[in-house]
Amino acid sequence: MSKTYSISDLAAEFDITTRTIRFYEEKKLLNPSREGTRRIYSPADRTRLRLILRGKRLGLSLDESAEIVLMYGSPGNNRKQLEKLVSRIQEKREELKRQQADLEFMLMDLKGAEEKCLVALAEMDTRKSSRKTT
Amino acid sequence: MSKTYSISDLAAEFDITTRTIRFYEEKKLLNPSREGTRRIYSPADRTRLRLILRGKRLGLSLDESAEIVLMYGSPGNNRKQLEKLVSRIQEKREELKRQQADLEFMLMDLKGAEEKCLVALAEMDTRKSSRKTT
DNA sequence: GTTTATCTTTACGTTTACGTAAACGTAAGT
DNA sequence: ACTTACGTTTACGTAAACGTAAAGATAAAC
Repeated sequence: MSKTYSISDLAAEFDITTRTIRFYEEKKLLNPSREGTRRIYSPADRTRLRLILRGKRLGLSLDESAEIVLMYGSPGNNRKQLEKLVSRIQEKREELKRQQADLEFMLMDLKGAEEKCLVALAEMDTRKSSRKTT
Repeated sequence: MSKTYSISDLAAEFDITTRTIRFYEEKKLLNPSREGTRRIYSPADRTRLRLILRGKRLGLSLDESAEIVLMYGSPGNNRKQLEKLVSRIQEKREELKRQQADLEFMLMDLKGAEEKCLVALAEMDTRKSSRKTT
């Protein structure tokens, strides 16, 4: 008896619309079971959705996210396919590492910008408090 | 006499089309000088473009990139504005740090997936070479 | 038994970030 | 003078990722 979720459960949990979830299904990113016509989401479906949204936050397209989520799955048994999968995974990892470097640079730049502002603010305070003594 | 660049110089350097560069100008992300009707890009313009593209690689929208690039600039002198800028910078930094965490998780997951594949491949080799002895 | 809440499908609309083509200007090479 | 290369503006087209109604089914609550 594992837990299940309605579409609005997941929409609420992840702060997205049901339209978005249905759209992901239309794009084959999700494939929930049905109870009659209604969508029933398993914990596995929920995890998939979480991973997709994580990909989105990183700026991946839905197709890219889909590909990566598929990579997490069972590797299959065909040797050729396995080798191909490994190299695709490695490519993705390289790409993400480059992104990681970009991110660190941007964080450094922003930190620098913040400090510049703080210095400017501190200077304003200094002048203000030393107005009589200067 | 600092160096200047034509639009196709920059397009070639950053592997984008001239259309893209003009589009960024239309969206006020760039503002090159003109020689007659032709666009002349300074090293500063080039740097801006580089930063915009870095933002793009991180999944930021052009507007977000534009905002961040503006943050790198001169802080201005109005106290209220300075304080507001600092808090905007801090917000962006927090967001990017969350993104950094997402990135690390995804990298871990992909590493795990890769190892799973490699194990599966190693097992295939093992069985193959022990076929006679088993 | 009908309101209320939640779900469904279908389908057209919207924003972002460009692509693509037309029609034209300018400057250099032959 | 003519082609070639590079630039310009204007404008319609497009793919991705949903938003936003419309119109209806179903099931629980009163």
